[in-house]
Amino acid sequence: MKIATWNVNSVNARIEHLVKFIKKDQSDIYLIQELKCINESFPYQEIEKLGYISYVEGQKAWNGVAILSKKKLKILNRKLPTFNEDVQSRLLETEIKINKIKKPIKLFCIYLPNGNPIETEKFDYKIKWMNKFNEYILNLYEKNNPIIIGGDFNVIPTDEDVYSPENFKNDACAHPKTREQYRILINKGFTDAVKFFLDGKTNWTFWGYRGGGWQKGNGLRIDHFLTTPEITDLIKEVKINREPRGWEKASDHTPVTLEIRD
DNA sequence: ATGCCGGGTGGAACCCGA
Repeated sequence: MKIATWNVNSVNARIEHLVKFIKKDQSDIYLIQELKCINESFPYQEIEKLGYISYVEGQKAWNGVAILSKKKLKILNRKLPTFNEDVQSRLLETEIKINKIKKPIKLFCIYLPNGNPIETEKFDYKIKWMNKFNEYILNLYEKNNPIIIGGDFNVIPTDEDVYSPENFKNDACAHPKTREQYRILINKGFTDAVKFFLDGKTNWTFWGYRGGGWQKGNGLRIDHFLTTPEITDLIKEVKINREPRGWEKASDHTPVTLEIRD
């Protein structure tokens, strides 16, 4: 069972890249963020041609998430049940079955708020979102559900996860309050799969457009997979697929894949 | 080189992202 996460920065601007990557990569499930389109404008046909069903939670102009799957899924939530009044499209929850685990695995696709600049309502919204997310996830965790969370977390977990900690000292993604919220799940027993399964200190998943981030190798590690212990024990491979970031008119994020023994 | 790019929107001296 292979699952991929990718912030495509507009699914319609990036549809050719998405198709090209899926054709080669052939994950069972794709968690896609930053669609930047309403449900009606999603490129369903192109995805269907590849043999995938699209589950879409879009929004005009910004945000938006989707899950693409070879097999039929049931979407359990399109908003955080603990934060129903949220008007932004940032979450999809489904569940999948594998032979090695009896209980269905709760699978989340998330696009966590960016939160910049700090000391504004945008940052407050980010922390609130993380707080409500943790509340919901920990409730599922305490009921012994296996869980996989994939997506663009907009969290730089530690100073090792950014090319220049100094430049990001006042960034919402590296703020102590953001890291504190992220650590709540880690401390409860979730594994940061990329961190744990990949060696080295430059496992970037994002390179900004500004200032030639990609060309200079100035990246961030902000796209993550968090897994509960029974899932972590089944992880076969975690991979950052850098190639798509080098394609012409690329997304600023590149796909990350998680393969588990099923 | 976070006023620097590159999406969307609407027709911007705009918005957003990270």
